[in-house]
Amino acid sequence: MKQGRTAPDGSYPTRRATIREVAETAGVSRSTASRALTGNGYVAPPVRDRVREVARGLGYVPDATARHLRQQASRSIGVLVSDLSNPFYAGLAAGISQQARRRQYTMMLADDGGSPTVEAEAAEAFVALRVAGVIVTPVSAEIGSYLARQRIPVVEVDRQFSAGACDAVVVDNANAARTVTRQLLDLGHRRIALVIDEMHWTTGRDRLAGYRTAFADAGVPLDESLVVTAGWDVDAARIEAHKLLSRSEPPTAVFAANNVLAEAVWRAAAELDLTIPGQLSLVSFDDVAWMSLVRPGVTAVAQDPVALGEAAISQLLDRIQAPLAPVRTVLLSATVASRGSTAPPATNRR
Amino acid sequence: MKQGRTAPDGSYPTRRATIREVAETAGVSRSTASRALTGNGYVAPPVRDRVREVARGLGYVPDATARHLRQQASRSIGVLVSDLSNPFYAGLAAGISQQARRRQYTMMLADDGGSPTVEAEAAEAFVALRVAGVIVTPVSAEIGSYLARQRIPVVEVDRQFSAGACDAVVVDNANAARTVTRQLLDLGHRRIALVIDEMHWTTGRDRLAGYRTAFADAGVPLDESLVVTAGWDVDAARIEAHKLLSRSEPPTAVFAANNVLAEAVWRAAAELDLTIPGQLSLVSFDDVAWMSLVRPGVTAVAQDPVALGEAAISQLLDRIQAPLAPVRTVLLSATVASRGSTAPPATNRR
DNA sequence: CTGAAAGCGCTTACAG
DNA sequence: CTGAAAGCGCTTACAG
Repeated sequence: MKQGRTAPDGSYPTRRATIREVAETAGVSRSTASRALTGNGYVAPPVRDRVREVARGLGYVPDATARHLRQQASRSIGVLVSDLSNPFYAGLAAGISQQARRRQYTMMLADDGGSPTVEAEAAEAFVALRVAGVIVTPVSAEIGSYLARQRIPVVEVDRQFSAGACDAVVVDNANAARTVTRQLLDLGHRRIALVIDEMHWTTGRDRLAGYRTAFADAGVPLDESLVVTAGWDVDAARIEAHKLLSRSEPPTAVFAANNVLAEAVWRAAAELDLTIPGQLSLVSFDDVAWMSLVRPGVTAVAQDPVALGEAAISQLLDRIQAPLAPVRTVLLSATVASRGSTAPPATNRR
Repeated sequence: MKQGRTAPDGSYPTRRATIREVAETAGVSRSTASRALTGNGYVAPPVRDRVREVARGLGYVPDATARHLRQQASRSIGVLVSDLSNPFYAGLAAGISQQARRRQYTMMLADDGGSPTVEAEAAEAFVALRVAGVIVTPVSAEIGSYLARQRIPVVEVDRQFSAGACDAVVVDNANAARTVTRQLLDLGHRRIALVIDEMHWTTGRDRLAGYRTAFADAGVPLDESLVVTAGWDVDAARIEAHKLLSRSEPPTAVFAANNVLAEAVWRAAAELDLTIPGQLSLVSFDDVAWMSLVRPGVTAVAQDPVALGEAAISQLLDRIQAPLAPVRTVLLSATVASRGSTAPPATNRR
């Protein structure tokens, strides 16, 4: 933070200093001032020091937009997530933000609330701002191809809509889902419900696939009625979960495909006075703070959104460096945080 | 999202279209193209339509940085918060982001992790980008004066460091703290600890003041050893809380000054097998998701960070419109979400 | 070692 | 009704 000018009467200057003002005050040309300030090109050391001194005295901060316009290269990246209020996306943004700062990039952030229309608008805003690249948790396939067409590097994170066409950083959803489902099967559960939001995106598709694979591996037939689509919203999902748990033949365990759905199931179980894990076992995909605060703790696939964000920005900056390098999909494995929310099914207990 | 050009071989153009290209393709001057596209100034309707058609066909997206450079006005705002991983700040960012989009502003977001150095760097980055204004949860008094000196409108949110010198949107911390403390006193508690992170910022200062006022109002003497400074980090705070609750003369109730501290106290109580509210009553300042998920739910002052963010951006845009209007501090009141974590102290029970 | 000139992509008085 | 010119704040070959 540089010192600004203060007039003798204590008032502030009306306009921000420009390089022209710095140059005039230092008695050099704008070219020389620019070279002195950026460090590009030669300037006699005493002149350089004088120019820098003057700039500091004037509180001069170079106009990054003008610089970028001239250089045709920006130091901003665009980040587009689905819901900042969800700790998963917030963590992702936190990881990206931290790395961006470390690498001297600035972050434009937008939240599309899951809407493809808003996503498209945000993408256009990023193009207008000529960001160096975009990181997105996509809600449509269009955003990837649109940005590619506009020659803006993109990395899809969490979900992948343009596999092979653009870089991506995703979690190994299938394996993680399979692992936790198997743990439930191993405990003796047979009626394991999958509560999910949608099954077309890679996250939903792969979590569903992992769940199915675990059943297949164990040679256990799967009751398709136990795969329930519960929507996006906690309240709507809570109602669906309530119905599910009130069935005449209810599941003995639930695998919630994300943290919002896990919350919905948790609330529905409380409404029905179902004890966990006594009457119901619960596992979640995506480990968020409350899961280790409640009793019993909720066993969950821990994705580390911060690491996901960091990997995404690394990937993006690599892509900016090497636009023609082969497209890459980075697969991050996830761990399972085992807590107290699972136990053998009640019917198996003596 | 506009259609881009696709060459006959399916490849994309190498460079992004500029207004010059649009103008040439449409057979008009750049001035006319600009007028047609922006809607400023007159253009014969058929010409206007043709230009717009051409622009769409070329996938033309005007360069916002060039436009802003020319107009000396930007449509971006800078937002600087302390910790995106904390749901309070994430909610704040979500509220701001949503309103920004609605008003056709774009948001630059940075996270200073509570460091004044990082805060200063971020402020300078915002100045470099010539944002139209900044919203900040300040960690020092310098950021407000620095940005003011740079002629950039600022609104402080949540905390206030430059009262009177710049706009602010804050919660009525003193009243809310007083209310919850009084509730505890009314239940019969006398040994009510305040677990707090710091007491110099307005948030800490006013929450402490409200707590003291409630004691004074009730004519109950305050044991100063019950005001404990527990630091920023959940783990460090958990250790402090553990010590507090293990004292020979422990408190019968704890007022945690924010959500992180409430989490620390909650964990410490669990470690010590203290039942809530049987052996310990707990109230929190700042209501976050887990507090309604645990059993019993945690009684908390609910701040509505999204509303706080929305108020902040309103205030900022007003300020941008009227730079010389009197400085304003908006005080938002908070409600108390009463849940099951409080009860009369054990010693009062029969 | 330094400065004049050109130009990044826009918009906007101004002249006709 | 439209276009030529200037200029926003920078940087960078290039000439000297």
